[in-house]
Amino acid sequence: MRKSANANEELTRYPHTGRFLLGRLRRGMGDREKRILENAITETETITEPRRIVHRGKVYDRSSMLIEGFVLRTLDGPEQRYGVSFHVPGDFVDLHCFALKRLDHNIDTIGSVTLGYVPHDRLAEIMRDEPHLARLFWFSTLLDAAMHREWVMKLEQLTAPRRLAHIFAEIWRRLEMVGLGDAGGFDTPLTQSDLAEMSGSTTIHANRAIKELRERGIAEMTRGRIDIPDRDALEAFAKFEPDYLYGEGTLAHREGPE
Amino acid sequence: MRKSANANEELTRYPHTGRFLLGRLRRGMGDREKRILENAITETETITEPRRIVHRGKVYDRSSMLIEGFVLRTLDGPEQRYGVSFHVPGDFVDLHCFALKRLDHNIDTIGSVTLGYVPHDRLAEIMRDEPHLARLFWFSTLLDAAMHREWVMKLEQLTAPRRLAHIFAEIWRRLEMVGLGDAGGFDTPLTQSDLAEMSGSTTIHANRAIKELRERGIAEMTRGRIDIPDRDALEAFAKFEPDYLYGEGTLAHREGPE
DNA sequence: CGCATCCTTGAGGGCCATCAAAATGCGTGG
DNA sequence: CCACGCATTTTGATGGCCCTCAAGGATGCG
Repeated sequence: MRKSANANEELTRYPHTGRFLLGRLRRGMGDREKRILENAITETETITEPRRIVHRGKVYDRSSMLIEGFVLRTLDGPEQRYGVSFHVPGDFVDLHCFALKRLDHNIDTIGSVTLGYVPHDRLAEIMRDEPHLARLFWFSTLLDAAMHREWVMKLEQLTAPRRLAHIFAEIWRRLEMVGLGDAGGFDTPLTQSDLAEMSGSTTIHANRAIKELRERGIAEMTRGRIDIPDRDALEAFAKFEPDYLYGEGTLAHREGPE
Repeated sequence: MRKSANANEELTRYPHTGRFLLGRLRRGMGDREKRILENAITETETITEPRRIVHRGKVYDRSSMLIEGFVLRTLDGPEQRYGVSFHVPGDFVDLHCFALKRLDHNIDTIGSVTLGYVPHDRLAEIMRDEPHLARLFWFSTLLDAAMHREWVMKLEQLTAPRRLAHIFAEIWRRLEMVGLGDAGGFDTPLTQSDLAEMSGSTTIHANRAIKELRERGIAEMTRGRIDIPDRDALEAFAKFEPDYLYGEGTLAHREGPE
């Protein structure tokens, strides 16, 4: 439980931003940088009902750090909403709206969520005065792109049950990286309908896929919780290989070439 | 033909980097910045055979500007290669390997390609001394993420023929943004097998999908060329809405809020 | 003219969308 | 406490999209 201890310590010192890049490049952040980031949050808000917090095409003067809960990135089709990715606590979910000005997508909350807001003028100061922190911000947005790429491949490669298994495996790992998630699974407010949107399927088919996962003993979904009896079975079924998360894998930053 | 004239002028002055962000934020670049970028390219190379120029997990000390031709971002599955996105001239294809150190994916050439190499120590200087250029670099990697998101949605939303139509529509628009592509379509070395990899399909099914596009009069694919008789028909069929490319659309940078 | 690559077509079967309907669980208000 | 509404989950039947196996045709190059 080394990681959880680490997470607790970070959260005690930096209650709003202690999970940012935790399990990844946070180890390279100095105390001064951590304080600067923590102090950049001027306001927090807790949202208990599902709500769209960022609208495609709108201009905002702040970005949001996800402190607690889950949010989805979505794109609206003519008839329905499509999920393109999701976020867990510690993610700087719309950091890129600082550089992009208008986002191409929406950000929707799921369940109860706590956000920390960072005004863009604060971000501009950090970009100007803190080159290393600026680099970490860039890195954090590149992580999103890497996760998008992996998901593109999985959409091309996997059937619906395996896609869902992949989503479960990724959420679980990402929660663990930031000190959440437990040995047997994780808590989440995701509904089957949400999972259908996230996996590019329909509610009905997602339900059958979940049934298959249950029957295979890979994952059990009950209200507000995913139970996973056998991590290896889940990850093998999903063909999940976590390197792309840039945690402790072959892609992680470390010394030396090759 | 305002754009082409613009492209020609930029290419005369900046033969290697004149297409970078052309049709997007290049208009915000000063001559000094354009020169700095042009001079950052210390070497060019032309590759005529399909080849993997960036390998997942390897460390490089330079990044590549695509000057001529097409490249694919790919991920290797156990049995086959999966395409996750593609690039056209003017794209700084592996700029992010500067910040990510090791890339999560490969970059493979298609047909004949000319690349310009920028050493990472040059990039480091630019990041340090040229904040506006640094911001544009960040923006350029965020564009990739936006294109990934759109493609995730399209994979979830569209059938194979429409996916192919979307790929055609996007390539065409992106070529036009950088002064390539003509009124009736575009030249490309893409094979049906490449398109299958890019669309998450099989060669056989891609072939049938192309047949359908031909029969519908939406696109004609002959060796090395895509002909498109009716742009509106193509884009409607593909549900293509180019805003996500951050060219001249509702998401583009412009003055004023909302 | 032989070979490799690319393109094309047919048949069979599995995955998944859709339409239709019903069961379950939860919170609210009577 | 029960009735009710609502969201969520579940099941069945039908049909379309797309994968796979198999084979053949076209094109270009040495």
